[in-house]
Amino acid sequence: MVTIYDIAEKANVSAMTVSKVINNTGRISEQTRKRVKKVMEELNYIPNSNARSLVLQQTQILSLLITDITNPFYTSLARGAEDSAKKLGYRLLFGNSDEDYNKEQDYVDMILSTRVDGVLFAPAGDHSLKHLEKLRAHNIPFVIMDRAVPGIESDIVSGDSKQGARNLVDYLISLGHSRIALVNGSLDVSTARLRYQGYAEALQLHGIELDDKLVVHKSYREYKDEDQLSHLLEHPSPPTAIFAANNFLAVGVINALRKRGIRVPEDMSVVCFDDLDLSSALDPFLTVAAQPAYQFGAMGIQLLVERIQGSSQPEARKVILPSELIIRSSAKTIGK
Amino acid sequence: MVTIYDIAEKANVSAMTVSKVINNTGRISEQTRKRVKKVMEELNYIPNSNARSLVLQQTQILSLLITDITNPFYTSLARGAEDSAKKLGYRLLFGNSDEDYNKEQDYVDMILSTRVDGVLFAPAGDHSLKHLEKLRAHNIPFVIMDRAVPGIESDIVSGDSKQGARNLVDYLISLGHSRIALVNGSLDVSTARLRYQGYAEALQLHGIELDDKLVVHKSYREYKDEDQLSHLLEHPSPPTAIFAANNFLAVGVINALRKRGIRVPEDMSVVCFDDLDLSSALDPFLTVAAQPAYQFGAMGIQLLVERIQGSSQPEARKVILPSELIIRSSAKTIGK
DNA sequence: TTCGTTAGGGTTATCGATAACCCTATTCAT
DNA sequence: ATGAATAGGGTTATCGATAACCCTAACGAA
Repeated sequence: MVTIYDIAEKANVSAMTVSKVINNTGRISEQTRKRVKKVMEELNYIPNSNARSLVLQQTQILSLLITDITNPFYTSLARGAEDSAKKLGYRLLFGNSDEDYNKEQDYVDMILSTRVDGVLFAPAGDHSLKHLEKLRAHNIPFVIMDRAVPGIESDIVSGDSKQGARNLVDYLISLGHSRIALVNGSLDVSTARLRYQGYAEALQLHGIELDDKLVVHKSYREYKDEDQLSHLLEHPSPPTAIFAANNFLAVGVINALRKRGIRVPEDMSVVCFDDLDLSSALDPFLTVAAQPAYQFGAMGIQLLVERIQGSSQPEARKVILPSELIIRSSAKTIGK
Repeated sequence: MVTIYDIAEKANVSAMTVSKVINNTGRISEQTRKRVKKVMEELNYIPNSNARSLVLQQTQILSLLITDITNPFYTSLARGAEDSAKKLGYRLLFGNSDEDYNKEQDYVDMILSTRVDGVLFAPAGDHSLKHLEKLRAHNIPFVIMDRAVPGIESDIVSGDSKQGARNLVDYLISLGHSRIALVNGSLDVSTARLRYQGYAEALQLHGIELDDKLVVHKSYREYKDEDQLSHLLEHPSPPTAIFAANNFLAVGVINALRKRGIRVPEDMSVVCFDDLDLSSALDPFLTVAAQPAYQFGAMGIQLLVERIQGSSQPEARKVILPSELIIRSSAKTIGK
């Protein structure tokens, strides 16, 4: 590999002069500057950012840790993050925790040893706390995405899960439904708790009693579990509508329903959080509370970089991006 | 940040001893080993991989460069790559070229300056040649994914575009279609050329003459362009079926058709390359030639690491993963 | 003429970790 | 008892780049 010393030798200057040319610092005559630059091109010089990071104590690398790259929500988020990072001159080191605390742990260690300048962190859930604390202990700035983690104060970009849930349930109620089931993510994820709250509030406000037997809290990814569904369907007074807490769960629920010969929306209305992108483009079927995922990522990186460069207030900033209720055809007026 | 010198001081040994403990090299008594490890934990030591990379001349980082992270094909590929990389002890630096040669260029420079150990490269197209040559000039091992680039010999993992295309068109012909349009990607992408060839061969083998007016070569991402479609539809003898060269194009085509009141599959059959994952799970509608995207990524990383570690043959290896024809309901017998 | 400035560039130490080699007590065999 | 071998660990140079400081010739002002 070509180093500044090779350049220096061939250009008949010292390595320091080369460094000064590269960084446009110090006093260098136009003549030597040109000579050095020419040699750099001739030798195809590429700076070694490891060496650079070592002395500068910064890497120009940010880490993006998400929980599921196959979920369109995180895909779009990643896209936003990447565009934004590139614009600001950072590279993105990418990790996928798979909603698994152990994997998340591994990535945090990787991140620390890489000495990234900051982390955009979508936590797997409440137990991510110790990972965030570890980052903080090592003074790595981070911004939390999507899910709040109790016990940690930090910049965060999230959606409005409670309001989004309320909108969806309100909508179902407006269609005449009162037996509304909730297929939720795990309760140690903040968004799941909030979606549950929104669900509960909407029911209460309309004087509908919450029936615990119509609520299942599981994982955002275990969308195949038909056992949970049986539970709901075998209820003496079964639901007429199901609120799935995310897109995966909705797809799982709908598939499971269809396997049983239950039609959506004729026999059962289904709504959910998060859109399906391509899927919805092809077949505008699911009624959803869509979140601006790309914005999440773009905004997250922006906050992060501001934090890194110290240009932001010391206090934690909370950005809440509203979701949009998109009414399509997976829910319909009851009985019709 | 804690360094091995801090550890050394507190444990009353030299830095070298600490390094030996970390790497399990040299001769260290069990006693000091334990003492050092204890201090490491107490101080929360995390090795600085920049420093490490500098002397070892390797980073344990691989780069994955894809062209479109919002496309489920690349999402799954990335997933496979990531799982595989993690298993083999590598981190993944992630880039999204957006099918844009300039962005790709930028990423190549980033990659070089990061001194990654290898690159998994999904080229934007034939003009990626110079980027690959640059990598080669700098001695960075790489494996090409999905699209071959004429002029460069390297390990490659790709699908069987020609055969997949033939299968799809054969299928359409078996349904009685003979006016079959092709909405293709750009011809400077190898897969687009091969899909075109497969299409042409299938027609020829069945004695159907190829009508150039039924073929459009554009971009794999410009799925909104309805102008191309008008062209096809205004043909004096319009097509009864459309073969879209990838999933995005298929979605675009179907939407455009629907806007014109043309029903799929009643009035027009549509098939395509690549599946839609979630979408297909929700609504098994599109008939596709599905590629094992996860395998692409996993296999790619495996070849790459073998190459890096020098455990593979010197000659370039070509892995071709077959696609699977999944018949659903977006195509039907003509006239019925 | 003489001294202070400044342009232009070089020296040296440093970032954190590791390779290659060196050093000194033991320990063991003879 | 004595030399060789070995266990256990330390020294020094190095990876590539940069910060902080130093040096010298040329020029201008007084």
